[in-house]
Amino acid sequence: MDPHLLRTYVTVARLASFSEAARELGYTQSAVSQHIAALETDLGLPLLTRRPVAPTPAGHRLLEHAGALLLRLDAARADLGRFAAAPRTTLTVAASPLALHPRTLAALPATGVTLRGLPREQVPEAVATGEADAGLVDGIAAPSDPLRLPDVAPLASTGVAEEPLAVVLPASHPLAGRTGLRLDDLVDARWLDAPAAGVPLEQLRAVHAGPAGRGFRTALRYEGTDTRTLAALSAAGHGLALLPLPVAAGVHGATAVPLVAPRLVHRTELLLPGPGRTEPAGNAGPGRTEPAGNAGAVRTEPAGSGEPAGPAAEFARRLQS
Amino acid sequence: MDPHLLRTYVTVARLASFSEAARELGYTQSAVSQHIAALETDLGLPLLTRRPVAPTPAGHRLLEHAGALLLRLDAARADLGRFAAAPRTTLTVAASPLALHPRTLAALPATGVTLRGLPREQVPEAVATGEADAGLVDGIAAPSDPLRLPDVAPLASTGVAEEPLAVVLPASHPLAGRTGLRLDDLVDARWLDAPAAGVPLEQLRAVHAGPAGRGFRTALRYEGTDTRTLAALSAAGHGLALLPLPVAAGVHGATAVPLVAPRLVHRTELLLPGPGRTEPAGNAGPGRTEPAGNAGAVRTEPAGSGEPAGPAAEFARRLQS
DNA sequence: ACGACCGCATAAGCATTCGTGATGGAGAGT
DNA sequence: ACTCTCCATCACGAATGCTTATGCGGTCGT
Repeated sequence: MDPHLLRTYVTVARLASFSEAARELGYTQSAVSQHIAALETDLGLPLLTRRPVAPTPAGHRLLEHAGALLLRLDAARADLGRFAAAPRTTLTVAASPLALHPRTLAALPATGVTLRGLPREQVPEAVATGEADAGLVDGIAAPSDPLRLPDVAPLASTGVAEEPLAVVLPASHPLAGRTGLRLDDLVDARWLDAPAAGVPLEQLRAVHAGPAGRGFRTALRYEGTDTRTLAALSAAGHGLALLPLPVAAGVHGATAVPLVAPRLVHRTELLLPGPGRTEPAGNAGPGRTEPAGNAGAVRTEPAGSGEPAGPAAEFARRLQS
Repeated sequence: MDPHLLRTYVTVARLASFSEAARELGYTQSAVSQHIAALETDLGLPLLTRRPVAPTPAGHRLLEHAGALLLRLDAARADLGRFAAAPRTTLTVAASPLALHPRTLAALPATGVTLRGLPREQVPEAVATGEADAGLVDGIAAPSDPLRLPDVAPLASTGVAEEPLAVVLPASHPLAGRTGLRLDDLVDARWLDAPAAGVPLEQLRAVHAGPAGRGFRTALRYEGTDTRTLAALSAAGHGLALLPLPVAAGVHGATAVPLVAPRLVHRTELLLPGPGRTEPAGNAGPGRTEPAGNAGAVRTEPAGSGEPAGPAAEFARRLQS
């Protein structure tokens, strides 16, 4: 189970071709064939069907493991690299679409910033592998509850903001007049599935373990990241959408009704490479200012140096003040 | 970053000796020395101080990564091994101390069972690496909220039971007469730190992001797993303890007062090797019986075969019925 | 203070592994 | 039926990895 072998395996599986994979990896086709054979004899299982080249059931499982494994490996490399490398002068921030609200934008340095919009799941990866110096992720959680993030590597996470959630409805919708909505009332409704632009329905399903079986049927799937499009879709009756209240309130042609039960919030967290999941330096309440004085609970530094340095640390500090 | 090199690195770090590590690994001292040198030149960093042999700061970080990596590697091996191996006939269950209540015990098959008590963190590892066929973990969570478990490997988790929490107090304690306690009232109290026997205080601190700073000071640390000892300590005034209500109510010489705020429960989950975090087949309410019919939301099988087989699957089925 | 010892680093030699190039065989398309 | 594509296999050269042997720095004992 050499990482090398795993790397070629995932490549072969992705390209569904030995020779293509060989080209991409800079090997000969023969080497690739031997790699796969080595893996298969090592595990005692066929991993790929040839002609066509496709993973067997066992191969699929190996793909999951291999992906995570290689990711962690890259993360370790990047993490250790930070010890040797000169402190960065530019700042690359990876952010999921809804993690970019005024507060986070205001904390960005004026120059030398690269902002990279990524799907939600890829933000932790980007920070872990060093593609980004910091990350901003959003998601649903109970108030002052940290987000459930895949732990690809030890990352320090800090709560940045929490906002109420709101359901976006067509103005003509029977429930549009309400001042607050319960999720229970909406289980049977049609929802827009917009994993990138909106709030992920899977998270809703997970948090709201509905009575016996899954609700939240999806009507239309939108794969873009534009909130206005999402609102337009919702206004046109293609389904409901769930957005942070400040965002939902700003859309035209649709009504935003706050979600009052269950008590869930839209939460944004800052991710920094570093050891251990650090708890926020206080609750990240809606619009609440942190108690001054002890804002420095996030450990970002290679253990020993006193003050965190570099643009990423600076960004973190400004976000928390 | 060959896993081989990592393996020798962690061994050297653990034993604080090149030659000892060489002996344990079946290598010569020279080979070990070369392994470490290879790692250090590869990463461009010193990882160990010699004389005495101890990890550098960077080395410590590598240890964290390496541990997780090797664990995942073993987990992948074990997981893939399940495809080839003959279905098991015996059942090994890893369980944290408080995960063993009557309901789980009743679901165990009559014969061929090995029950292995482990500290909380090690249960997922044991299931992932195949040391155990199934796992039972407990912890604190919001009602019907899945536990936050380290994802060493894709494990399917199912809620098994949830019980209210109770604070164990000496009978003479001023608050002993109450019918319910709020956690806020107890932040400044002295607590027993009993990570194995009781409910872990770290989880409490994490869940209850207290106002500005950490409460829950620990008075005495108990490293055993016996609940009666814990109760005796609490009764003797060494500190408060938090236990599941059914357990807390059974102790002698102390009083158990239910925790009413925040709304937290003691939750037990079943862990099975398998893909993806599967949500429970319904809420695991206190004493609540599952709605019959669709109890099979846990996928445990190598994708394709119809019904899960083997003692572990049988155990899972009996737990959910 | 000196010497023996312990423990890690380095050097040279040898076996194994790994990747390349060439060749063989099985399907799919024309 | 032929050819083309694609993967498997074989044989060889290069490189890697482990071992034995030796060197060096520090520690402990007398």
